[in-house]
Amino acid sequence: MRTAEADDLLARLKDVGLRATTQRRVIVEALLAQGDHITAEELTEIVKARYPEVHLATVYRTLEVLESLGALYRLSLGHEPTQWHLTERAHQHLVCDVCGRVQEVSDPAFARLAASLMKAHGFHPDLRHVALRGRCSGCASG
Amino acid sequence: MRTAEADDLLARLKDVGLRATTQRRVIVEALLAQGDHITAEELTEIVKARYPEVHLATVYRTLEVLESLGALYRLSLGHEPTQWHLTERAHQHLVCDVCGRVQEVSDPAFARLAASLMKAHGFHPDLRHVALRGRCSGCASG
DNA sequence: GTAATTGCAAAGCTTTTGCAATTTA
DNA sequence: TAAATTGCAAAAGCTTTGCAATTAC
Repeated sequence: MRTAEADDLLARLKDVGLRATTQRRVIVEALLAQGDHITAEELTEIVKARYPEVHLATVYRTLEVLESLGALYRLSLGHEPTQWHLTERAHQHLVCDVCGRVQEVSDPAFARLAASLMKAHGFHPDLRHVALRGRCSGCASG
Repeated sequence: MRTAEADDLLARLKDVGLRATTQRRVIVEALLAQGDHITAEELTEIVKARYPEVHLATVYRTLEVLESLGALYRLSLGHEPTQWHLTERAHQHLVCDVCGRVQEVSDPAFARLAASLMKAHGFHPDLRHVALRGRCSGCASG
């Protein structure tokens, strides 16, 4: 299950002085192989198939590290345990109605919105086409 | 701090066979008086100023009841305790790129998105003007 | 009067953390 | 070899729940 994506993520770990351990590789590969979202416990179960000694705490710590890298984000709605998602790289646009400034952002919040809409309404938004109107930081405070 | 909004919420409780207790009134009024979001613990502190004996567990139960009414929704990102928000009644539009159907929805997920964007980018989206493109439930499954 | 609700205390669950042993670079 | 990481166990923190007493309708 070794992939270029997994190698890339592990390389990014090394870039910031962290280490590419066997556990982290297995966890990363499981994350990439898995679909849309997963909990720490589910991920641990999957990882244990290949690396039985891995501990839930290690999974939590690895998820945290990957989050700090921006590779993952967490989503916890309601009562259930936190769901972890791979950060998508799609871009969205924030258009200021006052000054006209257009901000290009890539924010996990949009993926969260998409997930909610799919669940609640069965609607699959196309996040490549999102442009929100509003007021930018400068114009909102003035 | 009695307001028409508070009366309305308590009336909605009664409509479903629940009771309008003093505790619930005080909690609801504190929620409405307060700004954007609040945690159960913060809310309890505020409520205690008027009703010292109120218990955190009662606040949690009341929040849950109001959530079931759709008056509130919870947002828990990251490590902090859950933030509770009043559900906004703004409408958004979901436009199907395949069949052209337009769905009008009022979904707390949009308010969550707005909160995230404000925090991350200082951008204040105007949720009255949101229209998302994508595929509706029928066209997405086909 | 009956059913819902409350306060309290205790339990539940997810997530985090201290530490000694191990492993990576 | 020095610093990072792991497994384990224990703790932490938020939230929920059982129960007897109280309160709303």
